[in-house]
Amino acid sequence: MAEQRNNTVYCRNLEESVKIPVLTATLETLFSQYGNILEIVAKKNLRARGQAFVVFDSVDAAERAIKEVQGFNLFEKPMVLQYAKTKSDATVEVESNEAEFEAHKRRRLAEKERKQAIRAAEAQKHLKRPAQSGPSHGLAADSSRPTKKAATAAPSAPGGLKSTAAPAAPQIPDEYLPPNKILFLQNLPDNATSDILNGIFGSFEGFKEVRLVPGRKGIAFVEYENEAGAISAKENTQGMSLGPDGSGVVKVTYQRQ
DNA sequence: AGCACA
Repeated sequence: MAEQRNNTVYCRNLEESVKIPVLTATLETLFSQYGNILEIVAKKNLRARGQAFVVFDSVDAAERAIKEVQGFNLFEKPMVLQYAKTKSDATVEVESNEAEFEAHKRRRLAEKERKQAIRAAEAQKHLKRPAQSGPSHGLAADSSRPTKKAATAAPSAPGGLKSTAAPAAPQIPDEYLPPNKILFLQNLPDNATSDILNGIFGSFEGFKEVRLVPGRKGIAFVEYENEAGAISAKENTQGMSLGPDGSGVVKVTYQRQ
């Protein structure tokens, strides 16, 4: 798939030892020849070092910059330039209204949390000794927090026994499943009848249906025509209490696919 | 290698 054009140039293979203010200042002088720069973002943490985002006020400027500066030796290292894969906040801020800007940031933060959850699940997978038995049921108690637990990694089995189990796919906690058009409701109180649920979830854009699960108390699925409907329904019903006294706080997540 | 914006 061809790379998506973007106002922002993603720079990598930058010399990691140069201080951030020096780096951004240098990038600024270098790139300002190709257009107006709204912002340059560079950080020094482990995951982000050696990279920078140069936000131009137009995609044409970004394109020129990529063409011209590609491979340029900066601090003895050839820069590698691409379009950034998502829009910068600064771009959305100037190109949209306040509401869209806020929505953009909310989506971005949600996506960021989601990625962190995936990384956490990924890290678990690598630390985890083969589980004693049975498939994981995905009840990660608190995987949002870095685990401080001392690694009590059992030494590998002395008999040279190898686990034949295929490594389980990393289980992302419910909360961080990617958006899709079907919501998964949990912890529904007994009084949450199909009528009640239809009443609540039916008021959102693109509502299709509520599906209770025969023989399973407390859960249901709600389907929408499209993702946007499901997203707004989720955002507006999250943590809603359906019980009498403010009990029965419903958990609303996207369906695991 | 690594795609951020408290």
